[in-house]
Amino acid sequence: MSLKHAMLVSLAERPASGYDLVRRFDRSVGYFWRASHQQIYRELPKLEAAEWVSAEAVAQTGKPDKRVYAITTQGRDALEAWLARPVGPEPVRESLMVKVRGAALLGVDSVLDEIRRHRQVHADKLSLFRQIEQEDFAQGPGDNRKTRCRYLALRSGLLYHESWVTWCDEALALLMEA
Amino acid sequence: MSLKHAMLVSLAERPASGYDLVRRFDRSVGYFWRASHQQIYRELPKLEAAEWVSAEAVAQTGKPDKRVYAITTQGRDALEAWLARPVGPEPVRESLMVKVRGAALLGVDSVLDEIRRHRQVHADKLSLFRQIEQEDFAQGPGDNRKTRCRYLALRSGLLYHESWVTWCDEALALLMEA
DNA sequence: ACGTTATATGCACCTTGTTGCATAGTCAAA
DNA sequence: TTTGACTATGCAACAAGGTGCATATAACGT
Repeated sequence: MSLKHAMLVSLAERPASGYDLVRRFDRSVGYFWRASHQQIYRELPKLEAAEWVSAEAVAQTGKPDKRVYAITTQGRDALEAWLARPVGPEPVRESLMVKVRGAALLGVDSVLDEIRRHRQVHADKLSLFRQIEQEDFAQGPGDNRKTRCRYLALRSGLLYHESWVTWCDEALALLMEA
Repeated sequence: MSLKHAMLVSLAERPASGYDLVRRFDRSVGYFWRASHQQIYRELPKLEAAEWVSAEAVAQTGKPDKRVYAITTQGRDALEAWLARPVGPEPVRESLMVKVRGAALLGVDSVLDEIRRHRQVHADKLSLFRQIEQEDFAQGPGDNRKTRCRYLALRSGLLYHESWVTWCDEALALLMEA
């Protein structure tokens, strides 16, 4: 459901080719919605068929031609309707916790490395987000809607990865002690 | 990938019918892996075909008959292999953040209710988890592997929902101020 | 001339998850 | 006596996501 709308949001910010979208989903948008290039290219014709976006072929010199997509009025309406439509939190699915529960039965050793790996990934994200915070929000959340929303998205990432790093540290301390 | 293994973990704790598993996934296991009864009943024959579990028909008085599944030695091996196999963190997919990003463009009003709803859900989970903490871990994490692993799973839920409640409060404060 | 990187776009197949529907027995309450 | 709740098990259709593979242009270095 949300991939279409995540793409709409990105295209509402500004038009983009499929390739541009892929790169946005590897960076900014990707901080809260992951998508592969295969997924994105597959959704684009559907968005076009629904007339939520319009496409225009653009010839380039020195690069292959591309198709640039822009959100339509209908797309903007669909997006606004979706914003108002209640959707619960994403269902929880944490394979690491399944492993911890398995470790309770079968032994802890193999899971320790896994926890260390996870800690690394989350700590990396965290320092990236902290850096963005320094660069873009040294003066706090700002005073207009747009920057505040950006700030809140960043805060969410910070809180998320912080709590994971905290958990990993607690887990390693507690499981290695024994 | 993980549904099979989550079911294996649950069956390794003790044998269960499909119905039992469904209830576990609505309670304990479900705190970190969601699955519908349709999914579970669909996986069971696959687990059986892989000989990771064995099934036994059990007649009951006063209730319909049931099939009770138990993990096999091969199942236990497969579970152990999976525990050691590195798997990255789950890809991030937060539709609420997509909405916040949309709200930056189209207006904040419809998203406020959504944030309140999310806060409610997370706060409810949080108080449930705190209650479990009071009941089962008033004396801390305990001193054996099994209780510590249970404790860590609980801690993960606590940290997760705490950070969401924190975020929702920040977001509501910041978006209503304007 | 030859491989590498970046740009740009996709298809096919498979697994996983969701939605809606279906069946059937038992028990207790209305 | 019917209605609803609980136990118990599934199927079909579809949507979403993952994996692997494929293609083409053009710049840049070696």
